[in-house]
Amino acid sequence: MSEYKTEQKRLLLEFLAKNGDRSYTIDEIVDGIYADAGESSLGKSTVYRLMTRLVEEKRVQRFAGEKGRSFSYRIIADEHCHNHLHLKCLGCGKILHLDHETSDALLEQVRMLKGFSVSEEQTLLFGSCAECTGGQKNG
Amino acid sequence: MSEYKTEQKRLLLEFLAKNGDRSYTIDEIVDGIYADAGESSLGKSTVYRLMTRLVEEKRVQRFAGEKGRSFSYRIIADEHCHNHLHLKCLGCGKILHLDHETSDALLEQVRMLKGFSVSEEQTLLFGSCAECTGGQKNG
DNA sequence: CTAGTTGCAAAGAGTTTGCATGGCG
DNA sequence: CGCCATGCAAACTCTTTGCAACTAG
Repeated sequence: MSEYKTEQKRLLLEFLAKNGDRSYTIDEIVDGIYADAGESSLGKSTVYRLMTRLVEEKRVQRFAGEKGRSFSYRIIADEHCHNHLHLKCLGCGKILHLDHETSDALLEQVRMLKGFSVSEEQTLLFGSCAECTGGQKNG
Repeated sequence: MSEYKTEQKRLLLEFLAKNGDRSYTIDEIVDGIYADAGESSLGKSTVYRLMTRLVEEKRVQRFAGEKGRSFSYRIIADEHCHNHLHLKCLGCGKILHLDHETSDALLEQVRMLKGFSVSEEQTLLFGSCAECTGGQKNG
C-alpha cells in the first residue's frame, strides 16, 4: 500500500504535477516525459496502466477527447477538485477551475429548473479562455 | 442542393427523428433500425458515413462516449438546439434541453467570473435526470 | 447513362491484455 | 524469495477507407 516505488511511476506523477494546468493524451505524456527525462523513459502500456489506476484512485481525471479519438488526462491537484466544474479551453488546452460556490450555484439552478442533478466529476465545460478569446490573433 | 434519397438514408433519419430524446451509438442505431425495419437494413459503414455527413450539416450532434469507447449521436430537432446546453442523464441516456435563457444566464456568469466563454455546442452536462434521481434506489 | 451511394472487407488508430523479465522489500 | 510493475507485442474495439456493384434521377 506504499506510494510509488518505481522510477516510472515517479516520473509520471512528477510530469502530471508539473503540468496540472491542462490535460494530456497518453502520447503527449510519454513524449513529455521523454523530453524531460530522456533516458529509456517508460513504455506506453505502462502509462496506460498507471493512468487507469490513478483514475480509479481519483487522483487523475480522464476526459473524452473532443476532437475525436484518444482520451486526455489531468491530475487532480487537491481533493476539492472533486467538487467543482472545470473549464477546458479549446484554444490552448488549459483547464480552469470554477470555484465550488459558483459551480454549485449554477448547478442548483439546473436542478431546480429541470430536476436534473449534474455530475461535477463527469462534466467538463468546453470553450475559450480569456486569453484565447481576447488576445486571439487566430493562429 | 438536392437530397439524394436512398432507402437507407430514409430509414436512418426516420429512426433518429423517432428517437430524438436520447443519443445512440452506431451499433444501437444499426440494431434499432434492424429491429424496426428488419429487412436487410443497412451496413454499419453506411451509417458511419451518413452520420458523419449529418454532423457536418449540423443536423446531428456527436458526443464523445463518457463510458469509454464509441461515440453517440443525436438528431438536432430544431435549429435552436445550437443555442443551448444539453443535459445527458447517465442513468437512462435521455437528453434534456436547457432553455436558451437559462443556458445563457449560466454561461454569462462563468464569463464574468473567469472570462471564459463556454461553447454551448461542444458542452454537454452529465448527470442524473429527475426520474433517475428520484426513483433511484441507489444500486 | 452518370454520379452519388452502398456494403464488404481491409486498413487505421487508440486502448487493453498476456506473458516473461526485472526490481523492491 | 515472492510479488508486483514493466515492456513488448499481439489482441481488441471502434472508425475510416478502397473498391466494385448498384440505384436514383
